[in-house]
Amino acid sequence: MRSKSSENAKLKHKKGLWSPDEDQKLRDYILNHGLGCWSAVSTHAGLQRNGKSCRLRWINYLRPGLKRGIFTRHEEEIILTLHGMLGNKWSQMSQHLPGRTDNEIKNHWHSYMKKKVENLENTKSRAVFLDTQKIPSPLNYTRGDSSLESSGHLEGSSTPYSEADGSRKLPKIIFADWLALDQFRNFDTSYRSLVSRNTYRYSSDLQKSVMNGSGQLNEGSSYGLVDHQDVENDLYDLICADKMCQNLSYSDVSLYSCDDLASLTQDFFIC
DNA sequence: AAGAGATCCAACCGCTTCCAC
DNA sequence: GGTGGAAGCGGTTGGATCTCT
Repeated sequence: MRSKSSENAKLKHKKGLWSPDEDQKLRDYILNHGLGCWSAVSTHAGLQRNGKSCRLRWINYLRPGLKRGIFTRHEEEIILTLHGMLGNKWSQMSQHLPGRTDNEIKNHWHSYMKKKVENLENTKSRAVFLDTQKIPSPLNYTRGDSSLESSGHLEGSSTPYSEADGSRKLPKIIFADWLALDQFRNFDTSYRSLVSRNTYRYSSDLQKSVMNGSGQLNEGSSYGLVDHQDVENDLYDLICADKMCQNLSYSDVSLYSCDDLASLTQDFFIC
């Protein structure tokens, strides 16, 4: 015997674009009765759509508070950052972008931002994005540098540098991923403590080691050398991710020279 | 002006997860 | 624990629109 639900599935549901009349029916029903079982909504609202289609239409188009129109630069920055951290987790991203749906973010990424990012990578013009020419090196930063502080680059006061006590306070961890590609390529990868960001992220041992302030990885630690190709692929996103995770500005993460790094390695990790 | 190709975006599809029974 | 239905999610599609030649 065929179940009722399978019989329902047999019913011809309308597909394709929604008409204004259908929109009105769905909107009116939900505003009057609230959200419930979507298959019931489609029936009770007098729509020949399946519940799934109704849900999608409501979430992506009819729901109050949706923001339509072009994405702002700020929104794109957030998407870049979140994509670096989360990957293609569109629904999670949408939680950080009020008024934007996961579908909208996904579409925008695929139709616009993905290409933009790829072009930047291909033309090796990420310096444009990082805008290194205009931003003073953090190594030269001193408190009260209004050009940096007012620009928001040091927002969150987690800047790794302070000369308030007369000595530089350097970051405990300097991820190799922060290096510009050219810097990375020239960097001496023979350092034993060169590990990838993901390795750090998922290695509790390594994290403990850092927290304990031991300063160097144990001799013979094998946390995995950074893969050049990985870094090449992920650099852009990782920098964005770090901006959010560490409250670091692009300037903070992009201006370490090889010489700087060489001098830092005695006291700090290069991860 | 018209046709071809590119782009955009709403909607669909299939899979996974959650939850009630 | 197994099952089935609903919801959620991400990938993909297809048609409308735009741009280029």
